[in-house]
Amino acid sequence: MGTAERRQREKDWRRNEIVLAAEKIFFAKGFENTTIEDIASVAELSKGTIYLYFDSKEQLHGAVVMRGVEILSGMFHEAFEGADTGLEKTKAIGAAYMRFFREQEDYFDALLRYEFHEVEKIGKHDPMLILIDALKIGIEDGSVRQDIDPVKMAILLWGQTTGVVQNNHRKCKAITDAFDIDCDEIIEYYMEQVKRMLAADVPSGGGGAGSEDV
Amino acid sequence: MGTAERRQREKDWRRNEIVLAAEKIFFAKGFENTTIEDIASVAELSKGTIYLYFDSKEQLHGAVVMRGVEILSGMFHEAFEGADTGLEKTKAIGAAYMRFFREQEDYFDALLRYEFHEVEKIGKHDPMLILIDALKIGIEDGSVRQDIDPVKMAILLWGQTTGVVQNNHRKCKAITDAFDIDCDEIIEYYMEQVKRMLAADVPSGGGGAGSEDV
Amino acid sequence: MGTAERRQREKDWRRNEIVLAAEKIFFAKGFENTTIEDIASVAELSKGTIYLYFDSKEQLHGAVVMRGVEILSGMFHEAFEGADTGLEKTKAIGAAYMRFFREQEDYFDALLRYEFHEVEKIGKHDPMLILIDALKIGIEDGSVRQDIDPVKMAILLWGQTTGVVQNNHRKCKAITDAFDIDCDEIIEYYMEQVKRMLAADVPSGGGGAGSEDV
Amino acid sequence: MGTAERRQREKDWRRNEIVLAAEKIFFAKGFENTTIEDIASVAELSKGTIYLYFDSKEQLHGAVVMRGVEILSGMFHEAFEGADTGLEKTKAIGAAYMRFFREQEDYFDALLRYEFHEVEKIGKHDPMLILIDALKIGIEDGSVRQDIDPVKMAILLWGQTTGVVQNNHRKCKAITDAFDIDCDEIIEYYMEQVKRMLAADVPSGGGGAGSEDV
DNA sequence: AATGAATGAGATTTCATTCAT
DNA sequence: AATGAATGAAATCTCATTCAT
Repeated sequence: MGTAERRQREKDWRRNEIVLAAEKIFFAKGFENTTIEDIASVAELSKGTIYLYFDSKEQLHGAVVMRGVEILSGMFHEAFEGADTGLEKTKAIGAAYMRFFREQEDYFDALLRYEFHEVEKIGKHDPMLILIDALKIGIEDGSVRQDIDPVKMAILLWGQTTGVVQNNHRKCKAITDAFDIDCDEIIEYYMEQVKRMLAADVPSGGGGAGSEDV
Repeated sequence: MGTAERRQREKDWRRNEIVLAAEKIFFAKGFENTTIEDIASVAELSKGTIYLYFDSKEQLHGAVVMRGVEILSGMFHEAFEGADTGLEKTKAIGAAYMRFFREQEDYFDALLRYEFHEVEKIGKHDPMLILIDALKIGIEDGSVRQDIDPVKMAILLWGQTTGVVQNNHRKCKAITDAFDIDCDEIIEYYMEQVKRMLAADVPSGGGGAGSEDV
Repeated sequence: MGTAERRQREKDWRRNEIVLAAEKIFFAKGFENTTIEDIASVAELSKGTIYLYFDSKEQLHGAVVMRGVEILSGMFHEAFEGADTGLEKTKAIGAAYMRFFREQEDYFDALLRYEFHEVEKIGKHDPMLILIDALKIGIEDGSVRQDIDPVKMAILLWGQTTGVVQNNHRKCKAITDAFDIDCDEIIEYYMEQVKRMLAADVPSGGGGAGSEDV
Repeated sequence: MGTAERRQREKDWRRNEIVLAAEKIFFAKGFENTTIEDIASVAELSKGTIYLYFDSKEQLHGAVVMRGVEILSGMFHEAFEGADTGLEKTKAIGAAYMRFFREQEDYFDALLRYEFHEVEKIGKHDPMLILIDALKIGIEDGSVRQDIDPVKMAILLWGQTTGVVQNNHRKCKAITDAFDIDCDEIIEYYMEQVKRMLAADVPSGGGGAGSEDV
């Protein structure tokens, strides 16, 4: 029985090795330009073995994405735990996302590529879930506006933040050229707007940009 | 001369035929599953001829997207013209986008696919431009909050709205299953939030869903 | 010692199990379409284990063929023993072959497949040997023509009979369709010709079909 | 229209080139050891192009066999035309087969390999047909025994001759080793037997080996 | 311009066979 | 001995793209 377990561990390990190899090349050359042969060679395995662990290149990509999701999820949980009020938690999660987007650009791109596919079920790591928690806490502790619907808002937040980041990512240069605006400013501006949207105590007509922590 | 013109007209017409054929199949089977052969056969041309008019499958897709962009752009202008205040214009544009997403789902998908690629330059039909105009007008006529930066906000609006819609699109079923929320409610909720974000006169703690026109 | 013997017995038994499994599937799906995996699974063993007992798929096939050869050989010996004169023995062997072909079609096919390969040495069960014996006896007892060379004739008989049967097998339907002849008639006709070729006393121009025992 | 014809001619020509290349390698290395890549490289085409003309390696093999069949068929017709009586024609066809087997060993092997498959329909080049003609003529002109059934006999002759030749081919060395008989003697002996079986005037007990033309 | 054959590159599949445990 | 993962070699398939006519 120990044997079976060891076998399984080895299998898991090898599977992981393959994902690491795939990741390396996907990130270096892009999904389209990567061949299974490339991956096999980096993993020091035969092409056949790759197909022993994965059904298709697409599935391999999915595994890489999963790693990104785990990293992101970890960052979200850390952010969640490290902040006090619900609003702080929410903002921290947003900030974590921005950091992920900046520091893990490859994973972010992989994730975006994946985001095309239809989704069957909300996975238990879905970022929307942690956002819901944060918002609920915020409503309870009074840091977040009382009138928001935490579930709907979480769904919105995830969608719109991804949209802003993606848009920013793809058009950064074009935006800078056309409007002479630094891309980071956009993100900063976005964070402010989100805060205004969520915070319990923001006076309706008030406050310019950057007046507070972002 | 007349000959040359006729030639050109014929060429344009044929090019358009090809785009229409491509569109038909892209929409029916998706970009990946469409072959140039498919398109050629629907266009009643040979594979080679397609390449006389387009450099690549990707470019053909781009032409289809362009048609979608034109439709969208038309809807945006109509929305813009048909509303009075800047805020109304902005909201009308948002509503038009939602309508486009619902009524032209195929174009919307094509557009999303396209949006994936990096962008070199802000095209003169870029939706962000019309949003900037609407916001500027809104600031001037007082319907929109004075403290917003119209350019940054337009950029944000475009990005986040696309994100919300895309997220909604991909996960609609999953969201309904997990949270028992109708997908349209999310869109409605989003529109409210946007209004709150932009309107000059929304009382800070007030207003439930659907209290006004969306 | 007893242990070693038991071991050997177990080994033989398992080897046989494998052959039986292989046979089952070869017969059901044909050699080419059978995988070692198939065989292993029917034998309730792992792929690797098969290779402990056999060097190759081809060798496994050989073992199946060997079973067929043993059956055929048994039938031949029975036929040989059960007939009186050399001519009768020869004819009985022929009849046994026809019966084998009809009743053991799978083995027959396997055998044919095997017969394709070059042969190094005349095995001690080679059907030609028993035919030589029968012919020699026939020459001695006067039932077979005196002028035939028993060895050459035995070689011919084996070759041509196999050829006739194989041809009949492969083209039976086609022949029936093209010439409206029942395949069994061909075999019958063949037996007559052989008899004429071998029998000591057949008048040169005489005898139609079916005039005697076949 | 001339264009279409030329196209077709070119296609045929290329198809033929591929068959020639395949033939070259099949004959040199055997079917199993030949890769499509090999063939493509000899034909100076890409692997993909091979599949444009042939569905599978097996089909390519069939095309090579077809060439062999045509050669054989040609030899048969020549033999048929070159002999006077029906018996001579039949014998000449047999002799042609032997020559084919000796001089076109590669084709002969290819043909044998092919002979495994079931046959749907008697093709118009099937050797049995010409044998039927020869026998019929022989019966009419009195050179062949009156009591034979030309169709059945032709079927037999084809089957048994192929069997003899194949057996001789595969076991030649083994036979020589075991019985000290030259393989050609077997063939010669076979021809005599066939002659005796068919000829109208052979005295029942007469004639040793090699007494006449074979 | 139009055609459609050819290319070439890579994904996928399939297995017999080998090998480490 | 037994296992089953790994290998490696090919077959097959699929297409976007190119090219000769």
